[in-house]
Amino acid sequence: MSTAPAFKRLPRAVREQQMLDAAVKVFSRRGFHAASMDEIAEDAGISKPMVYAYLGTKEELFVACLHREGTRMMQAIAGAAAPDLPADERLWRGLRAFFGFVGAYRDGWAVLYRQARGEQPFAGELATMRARLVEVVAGMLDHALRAEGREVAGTDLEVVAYALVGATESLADWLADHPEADPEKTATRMMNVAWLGAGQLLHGVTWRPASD
Amino acid sequence: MSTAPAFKRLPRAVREQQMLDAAVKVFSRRGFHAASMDEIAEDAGISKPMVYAYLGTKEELFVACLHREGTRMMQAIAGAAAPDLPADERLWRGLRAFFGFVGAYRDGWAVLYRQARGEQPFAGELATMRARLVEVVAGMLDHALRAEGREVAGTDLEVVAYALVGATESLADWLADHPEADPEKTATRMMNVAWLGAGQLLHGVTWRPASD
DNA sequence: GAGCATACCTACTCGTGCGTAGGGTTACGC
DNA sequence: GCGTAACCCTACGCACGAGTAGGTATGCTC
Repeated sequence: MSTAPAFKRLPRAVREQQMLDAAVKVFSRRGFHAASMDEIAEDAGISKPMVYAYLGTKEELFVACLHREGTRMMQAIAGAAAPDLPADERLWRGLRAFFGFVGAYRDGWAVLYRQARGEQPFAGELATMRARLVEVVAGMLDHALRAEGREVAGTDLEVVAYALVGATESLADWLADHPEADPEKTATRMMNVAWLGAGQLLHGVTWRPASD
Repeated sequence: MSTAPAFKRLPRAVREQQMLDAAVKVFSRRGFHAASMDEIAEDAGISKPMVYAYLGTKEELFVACLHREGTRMMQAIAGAAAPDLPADERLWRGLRAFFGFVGAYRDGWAVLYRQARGEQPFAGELATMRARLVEVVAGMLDHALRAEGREVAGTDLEVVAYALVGATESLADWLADHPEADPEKTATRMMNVAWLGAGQLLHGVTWRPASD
């Protein structure tokens, strides 16, 4: 008898994106465990069984979120930092893209990122992404140094890169918590710490000749 | 009639510590939500109601863990970095103490720290601690610069300090995940990045004169 | 050695939230 | 215009885990 249904019927691909949007939002607000599938479904404007039908288990749903956001970010960065530029310019553009991304998705991405670290099932996924970033940064540093005829042990390079990535993530958190802050400016600051600090260090200057 | 009881009766203070030990362990393994009070109680060798009687709610228990570990760490750092030393020496000793602490408590502290970031109720507690650290680091940098007759805007100082603290936490995570790594060496590396990078930067050298 | 506080337990209640069973309706191909 | 597949719903079952009720034993004090 059909009093026109309040809901539109939509193709699967669209609904999936809506669900992912809702999931990202709710997961980031509440955290993985505290988030309920019911709330996600409601926020997506759809009923729970649909979520299960399309995206599966709660864990699978979370992984899907992680995956989508992760890919987006990586593409944003990769797109900005073309490999044929000089290393410092690549680093700068990469940082700009990164902070721009975080600034745009604020509560979305950053908190999702914060979530994933805590829960065992997802820590691995995250670690992989971070590892890729570290590798890229280490690559840039290495490239820049070789261009100047210097050479540095791989491990040192990696640890320094790790520290830089950590500092960057930390500033991203700070940015996510300070809506008034300017992503561009944050990127500049990070660039300064990174390029100058790492540069100095890897050029052979050390604070204290390690006695061990 | 008393067939000697399998459990020893112990004074409250002792049991509380045992419970906290167990709680830290379980929380760090499983995460706040996934951890069950039953498991914590069992691991502490005691029954659940005792936990509630002594340490209260699950949330309160977690806060107690956070508090104990946090205080321990802060004391370790404060004890090492006496305020009458020159800034670089203070920073160095602080870092050594910090990484030493993380190295000693590995899965305990680091993962607990990772946990607290994700869950709203505790994020604040953590933020406060981090803020204190940032303040201290910023103070060191400021002190060092004033000694050389330079002056830097407060916000810049704070953001740089924030980045340094972030980098340090990041390396602490790395350390916690690499049991074979040497805390001392990690501290040296961090010291290099921190002191040289921040020093350069705050001395007025900039990578690119910010055009905004 | 009686009284009382403290340490300690077993065994429940009850809410919450994941995941599903089973069924209805719209569009699209033929 | 009719079958069939895709979209979508209202319920529920069921496990798990936080927190509690109510009681027992042990040691300490006077």
